[in-house]
Amino acid sequence: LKSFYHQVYEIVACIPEGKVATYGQIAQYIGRPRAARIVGWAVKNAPSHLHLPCHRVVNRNGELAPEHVFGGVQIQRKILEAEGITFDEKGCIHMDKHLWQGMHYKNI
DNA sequence: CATTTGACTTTGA
DNA sequence: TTCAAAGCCAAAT
Repeated sequence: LKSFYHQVYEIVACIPEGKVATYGQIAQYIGRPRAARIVGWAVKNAPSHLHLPCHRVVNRNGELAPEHVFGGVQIQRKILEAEGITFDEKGCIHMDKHLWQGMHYKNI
């Protein structure tokens, strides 16, 4: 059985362009619905050579990562907007439109 | 082995 | 509606 870490990587790698996933959602897919924090931790420590789309992982409110990540929220936001993701007036992602709901990766 | 650390989530006031 | 506090748990130290 692969480590929790590795499973997070597998799933993040499956998030399609123009969609986002939440930490809790990923944790659920792995089978640890209360492990949202660990998902954040895993993504934070993701080896760069995996080239994961970690900018597509946000919290459940559709808020972006803290300032110190991605060189600031403005940077992350530009990346996401370039993929077709839209934001509301508060700077949160329109989760109802962009939340990734098609999870069909197979057996990690 | 015990403790700390979070890019989180839920709950209750 | 907003906010603080309390759970959460795999890795790292």
